[in-house]
Amino acid sequence: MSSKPDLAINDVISAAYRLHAEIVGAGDAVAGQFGLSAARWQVLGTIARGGAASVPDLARVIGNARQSVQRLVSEMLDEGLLITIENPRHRRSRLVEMSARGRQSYEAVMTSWAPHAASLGKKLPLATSRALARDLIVLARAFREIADQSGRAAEPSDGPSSSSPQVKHEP
Amino acid sequence: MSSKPDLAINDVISAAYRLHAEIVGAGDAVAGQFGLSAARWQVLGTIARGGAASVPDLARVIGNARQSVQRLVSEMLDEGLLITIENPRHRRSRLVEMSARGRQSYEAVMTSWAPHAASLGKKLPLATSRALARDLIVLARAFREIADQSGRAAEPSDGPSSSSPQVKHEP
DNA sequence: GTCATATTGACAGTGTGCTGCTAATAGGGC
DNA sequence: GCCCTATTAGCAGCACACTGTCAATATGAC
Repeated sequence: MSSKPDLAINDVISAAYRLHAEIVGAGDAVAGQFGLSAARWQVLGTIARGGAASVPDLARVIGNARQSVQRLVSEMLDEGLLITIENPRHRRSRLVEMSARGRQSYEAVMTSWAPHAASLGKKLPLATSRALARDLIVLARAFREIADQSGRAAEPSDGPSSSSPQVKHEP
Repeated sequence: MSSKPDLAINDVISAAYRLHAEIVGAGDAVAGQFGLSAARWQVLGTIARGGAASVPDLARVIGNARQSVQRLVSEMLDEGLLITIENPRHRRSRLVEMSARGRQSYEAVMTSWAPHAASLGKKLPLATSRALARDLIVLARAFREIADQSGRAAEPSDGPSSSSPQVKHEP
């Protein structure tokens, strides 16, 4: 039983790479019809589910580095997909909200996405989806442990740190 | 009808994003100790398993665009991790092989990786790994169908052949 | 109130992957 | 031998996400 588990892990890694690529590809294809990308769709979706939020908040929910999201948001502000509003809790860190155009684009994408989501739901039994999501999270944690053990100096001064900014798409 | 399956799909997508990020993070952490990155480790591993191969062959096996792999290979050639050898079947398309230094780095990474792989194997029962890999592939195919249905031109003149990501960013 | 610490905005740089294009080569049909 | 198509190398440009850094602002301990 020495090498078999290793090979199985290899297959899982390979499959995870593929799946990620296909998800992004599908996201870009669907959102691209309306001038968005998968990443921008994700930003709009996070705001749609959780309401106006600061850039660092968005980054924490999405699970990316603050700077990555900030760049996306800056471009989307320039392009009129987003607007900022006053943040009562922080003078400098304004809240990001969808503009009318942003909301319009987002709703168009979601309308186009709906039948695909339904199709996916049919292909994957609910129990399987749940088990899958759970297993993927367990695996992700295991890989994070590996990263932490292997030459990750200390905590990065910025960004999502090891106590995991648990991503939870709002119910 | 319920919106539950949609949410479950959302969770799976979110988990897949997370897993991919952690896999790359762990790969970079492990390979980084020896001056490699996850992507370069993958190139070396593909050569280690399949022998010398042309850049397009590597791209097909890895599942990325030819140009992505070509740039990685070009840089790795410059850095002395790879060498090229004559291709008896194609005058221009030389085969890529590991240099002595590349092989040394690769083996160092694999040695460092082994205990982590064993640990992952213990955490994940073999049957679970297999089922997981299978489910991920099924899901990846489903997402590919979505991308194919949503605004896609026919076959691109270039790119990974049989089962690969195509189409991003439509202007 | 004052100060140390954490958070945030902003900018620069890097790595990976994608698309699009042109020119050179291989291979098969005639 | 000659042409047509597919494959290939090589280059340029874009999207996305990462790290690093600095100054400005909040926050909490005292």
